[in-house]
Amino acid sequence: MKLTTKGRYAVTAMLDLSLHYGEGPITLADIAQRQGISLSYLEQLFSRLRKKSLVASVRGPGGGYSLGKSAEEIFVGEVISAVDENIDTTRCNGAHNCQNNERCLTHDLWSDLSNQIYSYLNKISLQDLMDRKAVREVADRQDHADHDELSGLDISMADGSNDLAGA
Amino acid sequence: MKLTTKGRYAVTAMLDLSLHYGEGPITLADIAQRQGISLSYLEQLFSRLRKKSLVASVRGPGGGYSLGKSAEEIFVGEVISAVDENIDTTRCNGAHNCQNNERCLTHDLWSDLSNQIYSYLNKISLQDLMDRKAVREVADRQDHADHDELSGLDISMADGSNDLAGA
DNA sequence: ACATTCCCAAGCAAAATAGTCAAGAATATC
DNA sequence: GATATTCTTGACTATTTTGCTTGGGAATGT
Ligand code: FES
Ligand code: FES
Repeated sequence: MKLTTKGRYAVTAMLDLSLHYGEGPITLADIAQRQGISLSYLEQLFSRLRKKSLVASVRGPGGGYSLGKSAEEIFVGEVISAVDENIDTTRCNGAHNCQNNERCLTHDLWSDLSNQIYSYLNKISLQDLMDRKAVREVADRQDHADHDELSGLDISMADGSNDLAGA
Repeated sequence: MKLTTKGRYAVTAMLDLSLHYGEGPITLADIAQRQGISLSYLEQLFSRLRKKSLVASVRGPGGGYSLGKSAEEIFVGEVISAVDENIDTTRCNGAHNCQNNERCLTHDLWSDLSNQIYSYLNKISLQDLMDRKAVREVADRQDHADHDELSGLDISMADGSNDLAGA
């Protein structure tokens, strides 16, 4: 499989979008700040999400993104597929030709595994995630961390992504 | 997750070992040839498999590898873990600290997914795989392809891994 | 002795990943 | 209509990971 930050960020951002639904269009800058994701990177991801109609966009001041359909209708698997190409774990990508143009010994195993993962992720909607208590708790923390987010923890990170004071 | 050729090769090689059980120790050169895997690369993988006691080795002429326990007792998940570190799909590797030392919005989702994958792969033993008809078919093909393996297909690959004539 | 096999560590080219940077187009507000 | 805001796009890049190779060695059977 291929589950990288690209896919994780996409789901996280989509969930953030769901959680702030009803507040009008949400800017990528907001999401970037709340979720700690690079703005430019998010732009790339949302470009793909928009192509699959998972989000809708409004340009100009007051603009931003909103969900392309309701949170009940968007499934985690869709989001990952939209940005990450495939969730397939086979080496041949389903073509069963990875050893001298023929099927290798373990093709079916990976194929079955892929189906397993795929069906699992496609049962979980953004709404399902929002309904989880742990998710709401994290979302609350993020919403109330407007300013002094860094106070009280050992600041051992050296990246400049914490430009929160300026917001 | 991290499912790369490393993990796939390891499972493939272990399955090859199972299938040729009873023929005495199997050399890595044999496995490399049958499964189309680089010998040196296999050595690295088997070094790790041996550390986890999944295989046992005999040195010298006539030596080779055999299974460390019976095929019913070795599960796919074990093999992958042995060579691939972790099957975990969380970004934080279980530490739930991937956003400013705190849990991110989607930690539980990836954590649940990891458990799902893990339990699936740990239900499947090498014996289970051997019992599959498709696996036996591929194994038969591989066993009878001693020499002229390349005849009859469009030779569009440019790697030199097909040194079968010399064996 | 010597060929065979496992064992081990280091090094490395190519690919993938996780971004940055720069320019531009639409739109709301003044 | 100037300006600020926000999305939109494409190219470029540093870093990491992957999938090996190379080169030595150590056991062990004949
Ligand atoms: S994974 Fe499909 S043929 Fe090997
Ligand atoms: S994946 Fe564990 S905290 Fe984000």
